[in-house]
Amino acid sequence: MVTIKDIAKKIGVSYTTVSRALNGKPGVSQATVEKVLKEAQKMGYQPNAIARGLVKKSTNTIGLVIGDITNPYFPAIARGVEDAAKKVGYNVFLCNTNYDKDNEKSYLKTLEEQRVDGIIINPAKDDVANMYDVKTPMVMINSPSYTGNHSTIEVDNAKGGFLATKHLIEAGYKRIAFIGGDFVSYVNERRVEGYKRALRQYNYLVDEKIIVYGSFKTKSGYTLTEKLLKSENPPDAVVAGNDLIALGVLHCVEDYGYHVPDDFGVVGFDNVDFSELPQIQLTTIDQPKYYIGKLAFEILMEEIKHKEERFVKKIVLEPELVVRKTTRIR
Amino acid sequence: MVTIKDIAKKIGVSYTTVSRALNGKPGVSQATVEKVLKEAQKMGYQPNAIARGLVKKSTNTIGLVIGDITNPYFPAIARGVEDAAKKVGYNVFLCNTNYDKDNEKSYLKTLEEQRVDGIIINPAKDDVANMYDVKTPMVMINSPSYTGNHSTIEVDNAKGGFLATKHLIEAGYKRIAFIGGDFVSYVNERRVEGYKRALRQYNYLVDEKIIVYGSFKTKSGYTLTEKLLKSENPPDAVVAGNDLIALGVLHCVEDYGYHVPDDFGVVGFDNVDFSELPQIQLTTIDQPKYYIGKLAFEILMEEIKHKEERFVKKIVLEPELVVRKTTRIR
DNA sequence: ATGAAAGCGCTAACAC
DNA sequence: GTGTTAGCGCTTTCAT
Repeated sequence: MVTIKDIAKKIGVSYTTVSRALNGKPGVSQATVEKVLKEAQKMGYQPNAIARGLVKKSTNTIGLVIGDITNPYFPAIARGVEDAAKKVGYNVFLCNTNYDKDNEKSYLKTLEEQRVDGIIINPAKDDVANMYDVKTPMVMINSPSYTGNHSTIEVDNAKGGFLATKHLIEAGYKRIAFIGGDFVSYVNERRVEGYKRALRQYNYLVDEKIIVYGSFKTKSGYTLTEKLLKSENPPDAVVAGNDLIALGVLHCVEDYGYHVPDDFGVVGFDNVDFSELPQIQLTTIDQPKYYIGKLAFEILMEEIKHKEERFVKKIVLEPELVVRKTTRIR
Repeated sequence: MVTIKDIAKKIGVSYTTVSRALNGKPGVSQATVEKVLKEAQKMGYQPNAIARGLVKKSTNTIGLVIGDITNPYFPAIARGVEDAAKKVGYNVFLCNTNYDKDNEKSYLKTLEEQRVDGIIINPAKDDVANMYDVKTPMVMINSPSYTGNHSTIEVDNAKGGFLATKHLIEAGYKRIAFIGGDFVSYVNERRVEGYKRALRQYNYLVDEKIIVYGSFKTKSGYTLTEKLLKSENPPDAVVAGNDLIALGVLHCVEDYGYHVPDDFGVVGFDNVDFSELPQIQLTTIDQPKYYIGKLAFEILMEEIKHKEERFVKKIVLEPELVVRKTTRIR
């Protein structure tokens, strides 16, 4: 690998000069700059970001830690942060925890060892332990900062849950279940909260027997639905913890001979790409995924730049009900 | 940030000793090791991978360059790579090119600047220019190595195209179109090749008018189908370039009042997660995505370890037809 | 068993 | 406009 020293030697200047020329710093004659650039090109010089990082104490790199790359929700966010990052010459390390706390911890450690300038994280669960000793600037998505040290971005999940439930109620469904993801998940809690609020507001019974949790995956949605359907007093509608779960619900419900939306209603959460497919047409709660990613990056940049006198922000975005074909309208 | 010097000072040994203790190298008394470890823990020491990378000339990091993180095909591969990497303490940088050559080039450059130990790439298009000057060990997915310098992994795309087409023919469809992704894509070419071979073998007419290209996205699938449907002699079946495209085809075909699979057949390619959804049930060509990722990483590791006397491999995996509900059986 | 010193490739004072 | 030097945090000889 060719270094600036090689170039310097070749054209007979000090390697400082080469460094300056390469970085467009003042104090080098136009002639030398040109010579350096030409020679660098010719020798196939590749700057060493590692060495630069060592002295600059900054790597122009951030980490993005997400729960499940297989859930289109996260790629959508990732696109937002990537695009924003690219614009200012930043690179992003994408880390997939598979909602596992140990994975998360190990990724966080690695990221700090790699000296990323900042981290955007969608915490795996709401156990806060992993976050305590992170010294790198970090902004959190879909999670409160229990330590109060980090800015957060989230959609108003309670409102989303409320909107979803209200919609189902107004459509005339009578017994509305909630099928969530991980039990210890903040977004889940908030969504249930909104769900319950809606039920109460419309004088529906809040029945803990039809509020169930599993994981944020399609399979879990299927299994839990099956259990509910086989129970004594099965629901005729479901508010799902996310769109993946909703998919599982739909599948199961159809397997059991129900007809959606006529005798069973389903609403999801996230409004992921596939939800608008004509074959699916899932009624769901939309959140501005790309924008969340973009915003997260911008806030992170703020914090990186003003590490000392930074302001911790809590940003709450508006969710929006998108009515499609898995709920009847009347 | 605390460094090994800090902890050396604290317990009164040289920092060399600390380094040795931390890395479990021989030549340090058990007592000192324990003292060091304890102090490191207490002071919250985080090794600096950047500094280490500088001297070791290796970063325990690889780059994974893919076309579209939004296509579940790639996350599936990414999972395979990640899991394999994690097992040996490697990290992976995920880069999303959006099938853009400039993005790809810039990511490749960044990756080399960051001195990743290796790269796994699914080239954006088959313009080979970007690959020429990559000096880092690299293995390619779904693309031949035109320079002959890199190992490659691919599914037998021609066979896949053949299988898909043969299946459609045997199901009795009469006029089978091919709706591909990017025109200049290797996998496309191979898939078309298999498609044509099947047609010929069964004495079907190969009609270039119903062989069309766009991009590997759902929307493109829709648009192209629409055009075909409106043409003079519309097809009654489609071999799609991938599952995303197939989705677009299905959508369009239904919009135009066709009934799948009775009067229109569709087969996709990749067997992405959503294809098995009950609402979709896409007949498609499966490829072992997770395994491809795993294998790619393992081969890359081989090459990293034996940089000098490495063997360029070309690995071709078997595709498999998965018959579901978008093609009739008879 | 431990330490001193060199050096990885680069940037940033500080001189001239 | 250019060069000298120190130093980023670490690993690795080479001494002792």
